[in-house]
Amino acid sequence: MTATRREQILATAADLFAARGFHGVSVAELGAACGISGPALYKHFPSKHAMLAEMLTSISERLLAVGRERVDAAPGDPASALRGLVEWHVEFALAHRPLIVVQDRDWESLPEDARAQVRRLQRSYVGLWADQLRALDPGLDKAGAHATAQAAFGLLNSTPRAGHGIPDARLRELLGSMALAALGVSAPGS
Amino acid sequence: MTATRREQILATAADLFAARGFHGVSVAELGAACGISGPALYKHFPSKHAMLAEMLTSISERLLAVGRERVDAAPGDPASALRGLVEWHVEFALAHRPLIVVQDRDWESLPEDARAQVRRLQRSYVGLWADQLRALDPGLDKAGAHATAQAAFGLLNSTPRAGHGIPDARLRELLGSMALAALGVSAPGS
DNA sequence: TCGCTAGGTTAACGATCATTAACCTGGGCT
DNA sequence: AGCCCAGGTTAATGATCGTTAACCTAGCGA
Repeated sequence: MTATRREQILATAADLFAARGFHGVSVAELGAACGISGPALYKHFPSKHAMLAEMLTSISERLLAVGRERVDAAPGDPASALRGLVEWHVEFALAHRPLIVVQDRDWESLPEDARAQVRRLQRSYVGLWADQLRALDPGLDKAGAHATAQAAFGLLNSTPRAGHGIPDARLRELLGSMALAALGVSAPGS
Repeated sequence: MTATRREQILATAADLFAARGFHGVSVAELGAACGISGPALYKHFPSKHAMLAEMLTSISERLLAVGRERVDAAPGDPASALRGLVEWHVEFALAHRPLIVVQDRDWESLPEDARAQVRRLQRSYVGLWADQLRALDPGLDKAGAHATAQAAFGLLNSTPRAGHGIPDARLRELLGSMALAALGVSAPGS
């Protein structure tokens, strides 16, 4: 509970946006869900769009930054790097389901500059995966590698909808091994 | 061609909803995109929500109906049935990208009764896949099979975001083989 | 020929929304 | 003590939205 008001607002907004969409949540009810009401939010953010922008750019930055760490920390072979990337992505998706939903549902509601920045970050993140895929299979062209990576994201990001009735540890294992199989990487521990 | 106006509206609405979200498209601009303007839409649909409802229930019905056909038409083994399901799903997703986007983005904007119907249809569709997965691997429990199927949908439904720079035939092949690998089904032609 | 209806039109209505304005207040700094 | 200001409040504003009302008109069946 040491979270600042600002962080509380972002977390609450993520939950509500994920549940009903950016346009489907009014600032009044977002404020109410935070224990304050309506226009008080403007003491912390310049606009409703700014909340969305901060939320999406920060997660895009984090996905990319830690993704790079994982690649660097892996042994030299691309298969190990991809195992690290899958592990990181599924871990993040499980821990931040609402953000995952908002990221690919309310993308278009971003103001133009934030949208450009998020797109750039996401493209870098896809490129991180694509580079490893092409190192693994030198015959793969760039477009194919990007599409392959995005398909893997689609699989891993199904987490929020699939969450019912399975403990997180099992879901992490299931999604991780499915993703690795889809990418043509042999399972870890071999 | 009286029936065509109605279909034109649905197709145009699918494109616009996919691009900017159900709440992000006004009836005025939807009408304008159809060559008529604003309230004329109410001569064809009782409300904006009714358009969304018809659009989503019809695709859910079609996915399920043809999915059942494919399972019945396949040889007895579950691997063949799953190959048929994957082929059908990827074919549909490629042919109707906007509908795929709207289906899992604007789900919550449905009126309550339509939402219940769509949820029922989707659960049946997931069940269709899950049954074959459990026939393939008898050790798999129901929840795991459902999660596996939904992860596969996530992969296959990445189509709309991945479409850039690759011809459809190649994307169909790529997504299909990734999905089969993720599901643990050996590739077709064996 | 006449009237009905399908399918348009524009204007108006009421809600709702994001945002701004104006005001209040309690606690820390000088 | 006195002040300031961060962080609230409620009320008002202007825009936009879905929907309804009222009206128009071409074509077709009796």
